[in-house]
Amino acid sequence: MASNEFQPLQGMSDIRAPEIYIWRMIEEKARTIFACYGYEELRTPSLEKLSVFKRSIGDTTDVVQKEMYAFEDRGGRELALRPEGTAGTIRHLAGRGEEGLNARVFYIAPMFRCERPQAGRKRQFHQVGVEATGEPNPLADAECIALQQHLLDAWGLTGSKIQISTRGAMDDRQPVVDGLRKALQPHLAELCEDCQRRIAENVLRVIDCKNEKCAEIVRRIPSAIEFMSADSRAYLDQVINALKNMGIEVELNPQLVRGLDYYVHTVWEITHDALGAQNAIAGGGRYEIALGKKGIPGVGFAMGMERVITSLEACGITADQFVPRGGIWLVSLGEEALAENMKLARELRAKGIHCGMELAAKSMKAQMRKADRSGAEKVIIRGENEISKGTAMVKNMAEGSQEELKLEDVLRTT
RNA sequence: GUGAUUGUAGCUCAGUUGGUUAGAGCGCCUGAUUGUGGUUCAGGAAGUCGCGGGUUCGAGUCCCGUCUUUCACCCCA
Repeated sequence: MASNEFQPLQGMSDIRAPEIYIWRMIEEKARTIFACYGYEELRTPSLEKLSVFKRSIGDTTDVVQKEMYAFEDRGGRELALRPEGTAGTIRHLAGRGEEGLNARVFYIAPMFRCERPQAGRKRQFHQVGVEATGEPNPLADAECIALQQHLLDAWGLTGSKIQISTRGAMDDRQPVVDGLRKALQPHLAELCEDCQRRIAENVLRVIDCKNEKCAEIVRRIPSAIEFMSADSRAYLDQVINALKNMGIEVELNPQLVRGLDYYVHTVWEITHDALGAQNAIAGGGRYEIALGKKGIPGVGFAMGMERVITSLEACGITADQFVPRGGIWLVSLGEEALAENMKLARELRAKGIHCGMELAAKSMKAQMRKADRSGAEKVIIRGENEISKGTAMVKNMAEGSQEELKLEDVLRTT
């Protein structure tokens, strides 16, 4: 093991073969599907002004207050590595005027959060996400969830659950907070210590407290949704109906709380049992973010790629299934054959053929072993005999058969 | 940030109450008569025992610190 003086930072890791191949499968399928829905890729910088995140995610949220890599650069500017993708995306769209108000973009990118690593949580992690800007529209929210379901299906994930809820319109926030506080007041003494504090600071957090006693009390009081306006409740119903219409099952969970400030109306989460305590593979919601003169409304989601991979593995879908196999291996016997094979490899590769060879005069046995391990379908063997005759031995690795062909025939048939 | 937990060859791990040159399996390399892989057999290379201090005649084994791993809390994807 290498000394860890030069190892990656805590919670950050190198992604290499063979694991890299499941990443590539996920990315390739995602790009294909995004194209079907009319989403364009957007690559924003990893580093932004701190204010971009403070303004959109919320100054008082945990993500901003205690989880960001925030620092001053050499010029004394306040910067931060992006902890999520929505803020930067909206920052970009806000700069595009009219066209930014009706855009569909996706991203596949690393995010950074300075938290203690644990199952399903890294300090550098990766998200595939989308944002669709536009005025609130239940059908847009439903389509967004449908897209997400489409991705999971394409990747081969089974056993995930979609939980949905609503935060209501901006105007509903105060009534909800007041209503919940009032409903919880009589039970104050029975709540856990954390929740007694949360009532004042962030009532919504009481709703999803894992403490059994708190959960029991929460079940007895009205849900947050019941304090919202009729319009807000109708919006949620329309989203759920649209999903039902498309054959997508969701579970209404009024206890679902999403902490970022920008959410309004529909919020949802996709969970999977294969994960540990962090059981959400994806989260999404409708939002309104004000980074310019006016707020930009939209809907979007983000999926944690590491968590998706963990869930896929539990479904028996692993990286080794996506490792590329096949191709050709060139075996060279003697210096002359080695030189000739360098030329042959160049020609084959120019034709787009995957081909490998030993770049030194090694024994045939050693070269055959490498050929086998490379997963090559065919091996082309050339020694003094073949070079002088202008031929090559072509061996089929699976069958073990081989035949001597003229070099031009080899080039024509491969 | 809090609380646990881990760190020995490329990988997975043994290393007994601190005591000679730190082991195994897998992998890797070489060979088993002429130019043929996946099996078998034989041999071989490979470890500053995470790092830094300390205790001791002596530390992979004990103590402290530090970094890292894994897990939970908090929160999120």
